[in-house]
Amino acid sequence: MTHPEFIDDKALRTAADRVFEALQDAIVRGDIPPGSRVGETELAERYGTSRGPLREALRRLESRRLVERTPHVGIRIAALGHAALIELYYLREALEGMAARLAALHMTAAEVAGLKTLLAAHEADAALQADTAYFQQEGDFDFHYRVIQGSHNSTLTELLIGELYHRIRMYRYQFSAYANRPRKAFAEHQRIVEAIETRDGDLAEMLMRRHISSARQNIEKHLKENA
Amino acid sequence: MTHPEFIDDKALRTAADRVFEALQDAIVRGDIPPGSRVGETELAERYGTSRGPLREALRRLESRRLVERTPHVGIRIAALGHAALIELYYLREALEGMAARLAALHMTAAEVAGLKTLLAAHEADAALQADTAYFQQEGDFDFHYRVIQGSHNSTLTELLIGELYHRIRMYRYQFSAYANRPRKAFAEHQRIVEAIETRDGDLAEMLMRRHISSARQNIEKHLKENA
DNA sequence: CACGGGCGCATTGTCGACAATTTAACCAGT
DNA sequence: ACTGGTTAAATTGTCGACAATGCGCCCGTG
Repeated sequence: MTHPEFIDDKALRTAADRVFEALQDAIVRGDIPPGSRVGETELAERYGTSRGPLREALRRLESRRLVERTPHVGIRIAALGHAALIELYYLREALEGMAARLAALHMTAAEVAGLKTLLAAHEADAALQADTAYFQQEGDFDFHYRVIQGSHNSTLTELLIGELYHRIRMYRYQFSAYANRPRKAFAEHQRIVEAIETRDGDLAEMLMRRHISSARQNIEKHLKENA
Repeated sequence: MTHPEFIDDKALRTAADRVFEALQDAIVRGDIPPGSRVGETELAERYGTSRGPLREALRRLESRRLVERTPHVGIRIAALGHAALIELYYLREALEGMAARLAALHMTAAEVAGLKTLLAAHEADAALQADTAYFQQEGDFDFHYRVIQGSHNSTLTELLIGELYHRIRMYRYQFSAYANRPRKAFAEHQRIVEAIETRDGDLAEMLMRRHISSARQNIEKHLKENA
């Protein structure tokens, strides 16, 4: 009896899936420069597979707007322009506002408790780093992920986490330089959790919209300064 | 000099693109029964291509949630469950409400005029059919498409028209039976246009949200009756 | 007769080769 | 020197064949 899952633990999924995840990660982290052209043969060799699975992965990445494709010419890594970034934040305002409202209505007691635990951990960490920049680089995502999933709306969750957040993460990796007002953001997170805890959907939506709106305005300010 | 564009007018796009569009149309229209299993070889032969381009098309359809895929087993046409349909309408409420607000702010005078012309054509047609069911089967889409595009937010437009509306259209083709209160819907359309014309973003959003909310409640009622 | 194990078939996953198209380099002519 | 057309190289698009996995049938056994 052969045990392929012990021989090659990466082979549980298909090659197309592996190269898709690897490529998505490389693009989001900026390992492949945005806007650069890449050849199929080159990518196939780098990820140790053939062009067949690679092209399937590229098609999925194209659907997620992480690569742009022009027939008979080739692919280029997507570059998130400033205008598109702002548009994304407006979308987040609408969608995550809705998610916060639904979370206030549908989150289980256990999920609310987990959210409070997460914030407590952030507080200890944030107090230590005393307003240093990126306490929330991944922690912020954790928070938002949990609120989104707390909406118990799988279509909304799939849309936000599965399709939109990759682009935002890509942006953050590129411009992780400037601080994103961590203490203020943390305080806003706390208020949102309070609203969810008291099952106040209206307030939760309003606070989440303000929270994201503030982040957007902060980004716009920085973009204007660096222009 | 050869003129390939005159010899084969379908060859402008690649085979993968053609089979993607053809398959998407077939799925949306219900030509392929939802939930049914289909083999790759069978599909490849039916659309006159090889399995390579077909698999690329399937990967894109998978991203749009029109087919479900399980590795080493096969693909099945997506079936839009009732819960997912309702979730979609809640999403529309948030996203198209936002679109209506932006349309009121950003639509050009020409676009507003075109919208009014469209409604006038609907009115003539609707008056003729005196509350018959599907005056708005495609006309309704036209109206919503224009408002969405009038938002001048390409990310929002791409999301709604490019990824979400296919599922809604799929549902409508399945359950086109019952009337969707055409006269009431038409009146609501008119009010939305009025709000856009007066550049009242708040009102436009509110009216659009109510409009879609009514449609959702109407669907929920019918689903409950047929249960 | 029910249940478990093993085998064969069908379908999916992967690969390498061939065809079609674009790009750019090159040469000729003005 | 510059513009135009032609050609050749490189890259993408497509195809058919092979390998690997999952599923169902069949047989044997308790």
